[in-house]
Amino acid sequence: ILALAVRRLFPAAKIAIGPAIEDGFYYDFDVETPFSAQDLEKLEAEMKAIVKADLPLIYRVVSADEANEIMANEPYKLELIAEHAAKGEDISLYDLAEFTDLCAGPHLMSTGSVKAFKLTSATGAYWRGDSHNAMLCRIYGTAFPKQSVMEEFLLRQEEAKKRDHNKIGRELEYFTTCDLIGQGLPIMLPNGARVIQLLQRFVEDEEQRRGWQLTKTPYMAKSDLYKVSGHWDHYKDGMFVLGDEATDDEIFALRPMTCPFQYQAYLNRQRSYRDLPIRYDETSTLFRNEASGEMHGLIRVRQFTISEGHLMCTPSQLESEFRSCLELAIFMLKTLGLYEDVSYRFSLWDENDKDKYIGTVEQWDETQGMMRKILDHLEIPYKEGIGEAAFYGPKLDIQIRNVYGKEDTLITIQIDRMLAEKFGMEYTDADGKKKTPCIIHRTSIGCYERTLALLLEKYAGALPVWLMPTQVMLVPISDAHHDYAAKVLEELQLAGIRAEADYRSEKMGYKIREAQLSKIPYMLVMGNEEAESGTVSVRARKEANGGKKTVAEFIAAIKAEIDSKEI
RNA sequence: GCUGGCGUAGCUCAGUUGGUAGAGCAGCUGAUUUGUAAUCAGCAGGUCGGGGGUUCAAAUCCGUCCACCAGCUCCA
Repeated sequence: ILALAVRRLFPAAKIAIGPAIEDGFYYDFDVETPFSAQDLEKLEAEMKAIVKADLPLIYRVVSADEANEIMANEPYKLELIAEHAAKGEDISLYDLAEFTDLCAGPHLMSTGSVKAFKLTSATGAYWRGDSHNAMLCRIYGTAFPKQSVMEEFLLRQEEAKKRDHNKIGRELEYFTTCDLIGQGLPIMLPNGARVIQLLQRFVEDEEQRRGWQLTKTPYMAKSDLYKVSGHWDHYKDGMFVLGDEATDDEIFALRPMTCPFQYQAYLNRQRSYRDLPIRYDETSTLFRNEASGEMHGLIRVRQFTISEGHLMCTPSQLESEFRSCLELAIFMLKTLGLYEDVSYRFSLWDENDKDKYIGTVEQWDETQGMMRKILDHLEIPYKEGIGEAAFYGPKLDIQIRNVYGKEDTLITIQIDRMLAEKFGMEYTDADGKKKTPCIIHRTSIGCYERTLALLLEKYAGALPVWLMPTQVMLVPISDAHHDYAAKVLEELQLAGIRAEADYRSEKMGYKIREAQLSKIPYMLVMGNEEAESGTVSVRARKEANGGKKTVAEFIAAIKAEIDSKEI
């Protein structure tokens, strides 16, 4: 229907592909000038007329020659017909009024059964998703069997966008950006820095408990290191290189990954099978020169800090170690309350695009087979992602969606059978022979910036109490109660609670509003009554009236809540 | 990098066909001393994203760079 409307209003448009997607559909067109918002309105009106006319959709199967003749003026359709013909497939067409589309179907019997639809946006998209190809104009839309259901859906989408971390993260002063510093380099304000510090302490302590040893490796290295690892050949565009290869004797690059650095720790001395597994973790800051159009709030940045780790083990230890890495990741997700929101992706290489990867077909088959066996044995419900592997090996990616529905990797666990060999990593096995260890690359909580972004979106800024930068706001009702508030503040701070009370403004209503807008979990209101009895009137984020408590009672209650990491 | 959008005070936004900027909230000062979402008065705050060009005159027109937003591609 959209394509027919475009054909009628923009006869010069060439028609490409238009599939159904989750929550709607899109259709790509090749046009001189991209569609504007006004164009979408006109198209929508024309579509409504087409629906009202209740036109039949007629299916027919033709030969490739006939199809070529019908689509003679549609270069994109001709390309598709040629592919179908090459595979010996039937060419099926649908006629709708004066328009004929190439489509496998099925379709509705007639346009009258369309009850509710809306064109939502027009953007650019490459023909066949390849950036070497022409840029087409894509129109996105959505459709529902009932108008009311669609409106509900659109409203939900609007509501979700209000939780956008890029909006509330700035409003609530978790982070900001600055033109002079540049793209993808956010400034963590005290609130954001505090949450990341809390997460980092939690992760490092938990990993220590689970047998991981912390390393601290350099932020940069000579190009020589990356030449051995393969980064120089396969990842150079993604790195910040310091120096000029043509004129300088020695050039450096900021690290885009920690693997080759932590491997040097393993190589520090000879290893025996008795030493394995060796689990190195690191809170590592990485630098990746992402293309300018890729940056997005805290989700996609050029400098970020990840809870990274590399685990060296024997082949027989691989499955149980992989499982423990997964268990750690799941523990983190459950603690943060994100576990229900993620999905698993088994990221494989693309054997038709070998330039992107190191290693041989045999090596990839072996490692991917090994990983698939583990995933199936652990009964992980994954979907496969062809071409999503790292250049050195397959990955189990734990995926999450942002408020726009866009999917990103939060956590990844990878098996690497390539780099150990490149760096000459070995251990002496029980039989006295030198062998190459299996390596697991993994993160437990992901990168802190991205995880913070997803937490802000999940909780709309009202983070769990243990993570809130400010946990308690003190609200004295007048100047006369500042001394008491100051005393309570000191008690709370000594107990390790992040409390706030500043007396620049005596307006109680203002302090309350500030606390509510910034999602602070507890407000303690105090006046004469409280000062005389050594109590505070508790107003909690969860319940408007938490009653009166002595200061000691309140401290005990909130500390228990913080320690439990209650969501 | 590509397509489109966008950039005026800390925030949300006005600013008519070019005549060098306004409001509300936030901030500051003073008054008010208040019991659960906005007390009153006053003050201050902007080389209109940056450099350039056209013009007697540019927030406004042109071009370029930068940053921000959505999508594509890429990716943790």
